[in-house]
Amino acid sequence: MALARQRPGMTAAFAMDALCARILERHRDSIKVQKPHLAVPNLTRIIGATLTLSNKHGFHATTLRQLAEASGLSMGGLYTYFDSKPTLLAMILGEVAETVNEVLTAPPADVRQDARKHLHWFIATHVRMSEAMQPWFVFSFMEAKSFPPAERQRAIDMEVMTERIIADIIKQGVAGGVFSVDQVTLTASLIKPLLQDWYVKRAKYRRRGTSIEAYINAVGTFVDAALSAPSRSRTTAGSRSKSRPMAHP
Amino acid sequence: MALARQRPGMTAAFAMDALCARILERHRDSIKVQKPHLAVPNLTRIIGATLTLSNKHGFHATTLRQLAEASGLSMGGLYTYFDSKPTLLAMILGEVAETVNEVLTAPPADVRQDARKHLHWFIATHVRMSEAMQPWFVFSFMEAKSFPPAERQRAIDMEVMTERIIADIIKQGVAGGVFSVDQVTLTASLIKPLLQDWYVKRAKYRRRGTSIEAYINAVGTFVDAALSAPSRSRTTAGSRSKSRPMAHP
DNA sequence: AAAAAAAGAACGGGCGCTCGCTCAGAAAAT
DNA sequence: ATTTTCTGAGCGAGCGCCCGTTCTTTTTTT
Repeated sequence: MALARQRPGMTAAFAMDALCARILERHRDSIKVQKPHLAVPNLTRIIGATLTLSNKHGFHATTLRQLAEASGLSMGGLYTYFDSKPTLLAMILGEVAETVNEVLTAPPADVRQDARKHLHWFIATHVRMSEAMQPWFVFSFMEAKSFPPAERQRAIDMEVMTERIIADIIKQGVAGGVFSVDQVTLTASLIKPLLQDWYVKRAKYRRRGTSIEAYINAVGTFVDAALSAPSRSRTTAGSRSKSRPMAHP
Repeated sequence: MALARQRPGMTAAFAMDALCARILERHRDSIKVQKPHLAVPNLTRIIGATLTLSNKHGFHATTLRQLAEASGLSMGGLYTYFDSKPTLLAMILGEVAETVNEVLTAPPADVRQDARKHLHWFIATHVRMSEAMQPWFVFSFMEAKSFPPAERQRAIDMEVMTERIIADIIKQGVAGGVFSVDQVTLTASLIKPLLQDWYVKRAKYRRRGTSIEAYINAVGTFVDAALSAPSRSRTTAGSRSKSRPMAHP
């Protein structure tokens, strides 16, 4: 709520109601309730309960009875909002995929020219979006393996897309002489988990009092240093990799 | 199999049989089968099937009937090896925790003195261990949220432990003037996900043909660069973080 | 009054788990 | 050496429960 006031444009767009209104739109045919003034609040409570319960016990382990209780609807009532449990899953995943796609592929004009600025924008935007939509991101990440094939493929495509964006920015920076990287794709795939850690291990960072600004800053510094480095200092790689077998003591 | 020949000391210790023999030892009281020559192969098939099925559909979604079929035992036979489904979970988690603990806290003597070498050893060892025990690591990571409280706490402790080891190495390097880092704990927590990515997204790296040596090398280079950097070049942090709200186009 | 929305009992099926049982092979008795 | 007894390992139908889903009925809205 406090955050909503600080960053109205961003947080309003990622608010539960807004996201659920979009879901309602996209699933107008399978949702039986027509009036938005009834459907939006109910759908919001249903999705909210789904995210909360699933992120605690897993989607599969979350039962429709728990969902009914937590959302304040009956079993039958639930089924006026989706026609099966997998559909409920698809609603959530689809909304995340669409939102991520819209946000990350639209960098502001002034940022596009400068690779370093673009990368920092990407880092900050990803972390902030995942903060505002944390339960959605955790849900998508953790439930990915149990998706039906179509959703599964979409999840993979999303991962590939974000990585390609990062790789393209790095390439641009290398071309412009700002960055010095020899394995662009591999480097890009190492940056991704730094962004994901913020929402996957959100509880840890909260416990430690790490602010989102501090995190964005740390990732930015870390990545900057790694990309700009001379990177010619480690020729001992081969010998290191052979140096020692691991064994139980 | 090919790998087993290349690194016998390491891979033998992480082989299914060896790990399951240790489980048998640790759960001698709750496992009803006494003869190891019967128990070890059976337990190995049970655990193997559990890892395979759970990593595909989730532990909760894996039924004992599937497990019986996949392991070649009957429903009743299964229950001579564990007294409940949660116990089966605990067996696997306990073994991972114990092994990780033993391996990572025992760096070779020649590595302890040199922070950079120690860090590289840690990276290589972690990645290689998670490669040899990939299904175990994936299981522990993905099922963590549905652990019973005791196991849950152990998982958190494990995460904290690895991070503290990394942080200690960094501190040592900073003290020795090898590294230059101002937020040691936060930096350490950024290195952890780089190690985890290898097993969490193993399929992606396999698809791309990224070798384990290439990955270890890339992480080593990346981390080295980030830790050794002058790190005083980014004073625009504050302005960047305020620069732009995100919104749907 | 008609239509839309919500309720909740009911259903078939699959879940984790149990328990009476079989039977090979070791131990004891002959 | 042969027979008998015993025991631990494994089997699988069956139990009670709760799952996702449906359907008739009631309530609310228009």
